[in-house]
Amino acid sequence: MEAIETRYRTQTCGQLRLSDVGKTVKLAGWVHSYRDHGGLVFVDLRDRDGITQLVFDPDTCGQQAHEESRRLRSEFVISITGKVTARSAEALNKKLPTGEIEVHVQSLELLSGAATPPFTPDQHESVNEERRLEYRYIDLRRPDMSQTLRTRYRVSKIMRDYLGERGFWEIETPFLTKSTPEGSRDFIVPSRLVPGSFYALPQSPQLFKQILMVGGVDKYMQIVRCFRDEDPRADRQAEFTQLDVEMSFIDMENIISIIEGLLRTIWKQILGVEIPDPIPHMDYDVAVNRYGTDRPDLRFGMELKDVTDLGHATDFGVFKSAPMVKCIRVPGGAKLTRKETDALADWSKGFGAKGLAVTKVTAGSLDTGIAKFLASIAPKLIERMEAHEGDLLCFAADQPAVVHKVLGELRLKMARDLKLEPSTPWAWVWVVNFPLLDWDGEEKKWNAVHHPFTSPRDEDMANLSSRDQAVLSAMKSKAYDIVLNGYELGGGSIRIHRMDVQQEIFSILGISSEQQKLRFGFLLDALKFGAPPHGGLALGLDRIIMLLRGTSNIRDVIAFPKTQSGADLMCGSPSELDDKQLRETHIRLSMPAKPAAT
RNA sequence: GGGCGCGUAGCUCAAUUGGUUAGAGUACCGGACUGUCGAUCCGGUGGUUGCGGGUUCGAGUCCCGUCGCGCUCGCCA
Repeated sequence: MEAIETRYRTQTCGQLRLSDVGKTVKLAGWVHSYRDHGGLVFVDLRDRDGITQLVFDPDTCGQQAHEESRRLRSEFVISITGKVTARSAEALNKKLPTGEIEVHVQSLELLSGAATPPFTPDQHESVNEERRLEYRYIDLRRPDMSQTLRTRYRVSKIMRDYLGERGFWEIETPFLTKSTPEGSRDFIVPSRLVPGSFYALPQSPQLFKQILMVGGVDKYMQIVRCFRDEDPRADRQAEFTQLDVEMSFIDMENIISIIEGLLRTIWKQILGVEIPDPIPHMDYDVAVNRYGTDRPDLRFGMELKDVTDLGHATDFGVFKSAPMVKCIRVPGGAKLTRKETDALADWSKGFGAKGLAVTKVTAGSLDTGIAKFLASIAPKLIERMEAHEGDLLCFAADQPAVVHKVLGELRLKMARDLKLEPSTPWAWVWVVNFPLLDWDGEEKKWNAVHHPFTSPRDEDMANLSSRDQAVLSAMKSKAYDIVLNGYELGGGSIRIHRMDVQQEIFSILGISSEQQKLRFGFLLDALKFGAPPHGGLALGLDRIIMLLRGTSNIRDVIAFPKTQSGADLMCGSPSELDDKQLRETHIRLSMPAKPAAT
């Protein structure tokens, strides 16, 4: 960082080198640490650019400044004038980029004192995240956090530059918008001017960007906040940021190639890493069947293999009666103890499984666990699983959804627990050919797998009038997800641009024509007045930064994140409103009465 | 809403598994020190063991409740 010269500084704390020796400079920043030797005081001065050692020597700074320097404490904010001096050979600090020089202070100005901080930004020991969130302004001074903010800025700049050069316009869409009960729960905002009415914060700008296409914008992008009122996870926050993209007169491969180019540029510029060209595609069905999920982590093998036929041939009741039996081979898993494999079975119940059967592979045979039930099929099983001595075979037998969930999660757990070596640091894949629709057996209705505006494949268009469960289940959409190391970085689709098709989809989803008009009338109207074929995608900016920075905690890549209960521990949100605000927005609370304070 | 884990000095952790006055490092305060760089040396302050209740002769430790934080299932078109 080049400093902009001000009354407080001429350079930054990360800038000075041997070539600057002899210059008189001004530096400003925080007291990172101080070492008081009585007659001589050293201060490490820090700004976001680095750390520079200051020397307070009464001979150069005078008695008064020297006395003042002895009263400096952690995180005081100061500005100094001084002379850049080469350090002697014994005094070099190889840990600092500025370690070949130091600044001999001539004058000191205290800009702000600081109370004793609850923790310091020195990163010597990890601090409770609750404290970090409460005192975020101190946490953000840590070089790690500073570096993350910088990476985040650089990535968003690359996104704007890359897409801007290709004719995309960044256009803002409303935050105060209309609630649509589909999808995730909305955050709602009361209207003061229209009593009893509410806005919703956008789950994504989906409909606005489609309408921009109808509006002839042709190429749109926006780095935009989205809001979903659902419980957070390690990689999920109620409020998050997307790179939202939409283009007209395209098909799937056009948007895929644009986004690949963007990701390639980001990984190259931020990490110096090359991304495969092209990124391989995988059918949704293949992903689910082989990896148990639509966002497979391809850094590890342990593919799910169907052994339903072998399972049915055993005398093992659980296997004989199960609709599906699948197996994964965990290399080296035989070293797990009985206690550990029992724990796996318990763990699997968290995903709806009744249990998890395991057996260890010995030289040409099976031992322990359910080995005795498998004796008759052992050779075929070992052959199909390509199993070797020392492997662990893990079986799930249940409905397909449960089998896939359990074994899909087990793969990842085994990779973590056994610290398996990834086959590549970055495993990219486009997941394509998603089903269009998903039958909800509980509610007896169809749901859109991606969203209701996703176009069916051309070859499925003819079947839209069908209401046959098998026909509708078999329909595929023009949706695509980009997956990296098991994280869904983003997804999108080619949209429906014909009103009749959109109405047909709504009808399959069980939305009456009255409801269609009420909730999506503006979209149907827009499609009526000449909509170009269009499609796009949204990338999760937070997750991209997580992967670039090597963290699995989304809060680490957001300047002011929220806790799992949706609280901002620094500013204290959410908070109650006073009566006046409630009256103005026509809101009466119906909270259960609080127990009287005693 | 459910499951699991955590909560002890400002911070990071300990406390022989229910037993004396809850310790250590660091930070902080005072003192010494002109080449340190996670400075060093000497001395000192600092605790409602998250909160409330219970069991017990005795609770940081066990039980119940509650609050907060984390991971997770459900949820996330």
